[in-house]
Amino acid sequence: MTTKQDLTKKQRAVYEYIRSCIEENKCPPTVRDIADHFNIKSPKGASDHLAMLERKGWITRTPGISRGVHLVKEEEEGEEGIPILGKVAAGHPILAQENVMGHLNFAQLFGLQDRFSVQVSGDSMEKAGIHDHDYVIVQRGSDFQDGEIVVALMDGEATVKRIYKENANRYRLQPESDRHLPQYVEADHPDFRIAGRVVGVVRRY
Amino acid sequence: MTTKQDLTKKQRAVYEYIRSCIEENKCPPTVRDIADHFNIKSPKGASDHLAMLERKGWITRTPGISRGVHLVKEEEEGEEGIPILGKVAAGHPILAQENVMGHLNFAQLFGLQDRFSVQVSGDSMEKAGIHDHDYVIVQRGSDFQDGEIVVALMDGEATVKRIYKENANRYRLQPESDRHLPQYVEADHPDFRIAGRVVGVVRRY
DNA sequence: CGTCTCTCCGAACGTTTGTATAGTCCGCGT
DNA sequence: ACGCGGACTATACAAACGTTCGGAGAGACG
Repeated sequence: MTTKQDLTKKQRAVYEYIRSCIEENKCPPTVRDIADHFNIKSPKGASDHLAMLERKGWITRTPGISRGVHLVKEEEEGEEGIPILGKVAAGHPILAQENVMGHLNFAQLFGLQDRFSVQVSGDSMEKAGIHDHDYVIVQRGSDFQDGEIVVALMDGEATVKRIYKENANRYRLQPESDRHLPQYVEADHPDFRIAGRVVGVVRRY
Repeated sequence: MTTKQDLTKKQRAVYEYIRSCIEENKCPPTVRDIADHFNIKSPKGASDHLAMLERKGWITRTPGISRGVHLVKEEEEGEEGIPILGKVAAGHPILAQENVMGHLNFAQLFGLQDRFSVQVSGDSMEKAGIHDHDYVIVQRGSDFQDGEIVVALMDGEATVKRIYKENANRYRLQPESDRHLPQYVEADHPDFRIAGRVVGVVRRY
């Protein structure tokens, strides 16, 4: 726990209302929304409650901005993902909660729109840190930068390779391994297609 | 899939920006926030994009109220995680939904109990596919199998290394890189401790 | 009793914000 | 050459919204 002070019943109700609004609408309520919900006739009434909640350390507000209410979140480990602990300086602080730098979370890390993943088989990309059985996260789409790692479809098979444009209509698919050779492919090859760019890797031991 | 029409590059960027705002601030941006972010001088420019996104079925708006933007969510990907597409046999089935073999999900993949993560700095484990800036997922605890990768605390510094028991009270911390040498440490060294076993790796490009 | 705190009213003020009108520029297809 | 849709500017207005000022009743506490 942190420095949060106790709330009155009404204040707790207001806090819960704000929380439910964020959950439902993904957006905090306005001062007047709160007033309406509790049959408070003046926005000041609701504003007073917000001032209290802020003073007691339950929310933060951004003055002058609509819906500028943020909940001060407490450690809800299950929902958030895996805590990221920072570099440690001395003693055993790696176990301390205060050292949390953020949380690992799929949605936050990779986004979820238009992404998919493929399990890699083979070690042709091992020097790039992509090993057998790893999962790669792929951004669907056919555009890429020279030298990026992509998932390419060739003759019905999917491969993960680094891609380079050799010239106007010729690509080089470059493995990252001593045991594999680059492949070359014409851009207009009928059975060739870029499925997407690799934006992440996930491995479980 | 629903009735969503294709977006232009700019529209997609605007949509992504809105998504990132909601993720960060738990609150959609205002029209002017969008305009500012894309260096659009008039709120109308941003508003036009929103109108497009709404017409094409990607967002909904509540007229007249601030930040009245809602993303139209598709198939609850947030809950499930990122779909894993399998090996493909022919044609272009990698884009087909039927090929989904499962879903990548932190909770499912790593569990969440007693796990934390550390961002790796340095390349001492590059041959094990753990690169600079990667996140390693760590199972808290001091027991390990010989040859496993662990996070060790020494003199207040955390390092990721492969660990071997040399003899009764002596460990070898083995890097996986040509540019690093193994370290040896006494088991009863006062400033030495095993923070946990590495059970996973996550990387974002 | 006086003095707190909590809860709220009423009215007003100034900013933030969504929306509208009118027009420009550019690339694309016919 | 023409029209069309996408992207944008400039200006303006009205609604939404946060905030402030001044006050008031009810309950708690010494």
